[in-house]
Amino acid sequence: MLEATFLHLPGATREIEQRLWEAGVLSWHDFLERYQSGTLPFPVRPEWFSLIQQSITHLAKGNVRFFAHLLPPSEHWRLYGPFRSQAVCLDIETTGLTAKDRVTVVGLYHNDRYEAFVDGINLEQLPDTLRCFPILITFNGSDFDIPFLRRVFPHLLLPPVHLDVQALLKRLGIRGSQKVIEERLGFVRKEEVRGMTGVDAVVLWEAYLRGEQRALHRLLEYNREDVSKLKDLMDYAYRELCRQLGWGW
DNA sequence: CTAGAAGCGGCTACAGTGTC
DNA sequence: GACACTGTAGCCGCTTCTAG
Repeated sequence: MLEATFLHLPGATREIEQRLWEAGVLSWHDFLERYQSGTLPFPVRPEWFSLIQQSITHLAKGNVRFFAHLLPPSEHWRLYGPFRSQAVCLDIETTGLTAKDRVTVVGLYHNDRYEAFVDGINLEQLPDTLRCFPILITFNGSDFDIPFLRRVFPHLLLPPVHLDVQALLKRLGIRGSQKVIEERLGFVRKEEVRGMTGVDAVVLWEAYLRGEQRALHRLLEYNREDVSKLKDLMDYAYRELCRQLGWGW
């Protein structure tokens, strides 16, 4: 329901948006009609009219970047609704937690497709692939995944929209690690990777370096599960945040 | 482990509005 | 035009918390 968003208009506050909704202005088309008939609940800046017209066009064209610049970052999650097909989930595995540790695997999940980037094989292709997506989804990524990737790729160009599912769930009062939250919400992991943790990922990587191909296979299975469940969590967070705004009309 | 981003509470500054 | 009031934005410092 991005079409019900007015927060991207310069000078618009949450209260203004709320008052528009309460007055029955529930979409951009409502806004244009009511503006022209002079029946908006309060006077608005004239430039809002043209910005709303542009919003309709850019939504139809799938132009995420237009909205990314106008919407406050805390409300970027609203872009997930209409633009989810342009979103990519990301999760990394490393050799540990400290600054001197290395990235071993980066998993991307996009439109039900999993793609892995492995150190020593194809990791260097990650930046070019990542550049294709305007929306990045992570779990605690701003704290962990992104700083790690920046150490490997100092000039990494990130998508204009970054949705941190951990922060979104926290807003909904749901806190904890990804696995704890998954369990709480009833998401079930595949049998073969159930119970595995990040520490196992480190051990598997070391086994792979010793020549065990099966260890890498298993590590990728684990990473795939992490990153695909991340998408499920994002779907959940989006639904609940919409519900919280009363977007069900 | 432990770095560091985000949330949060509390505070100030200020723009916008209303009143006289 | 001067002033007071209100709500918001911006900022600071503190706390919280997860990642392999």
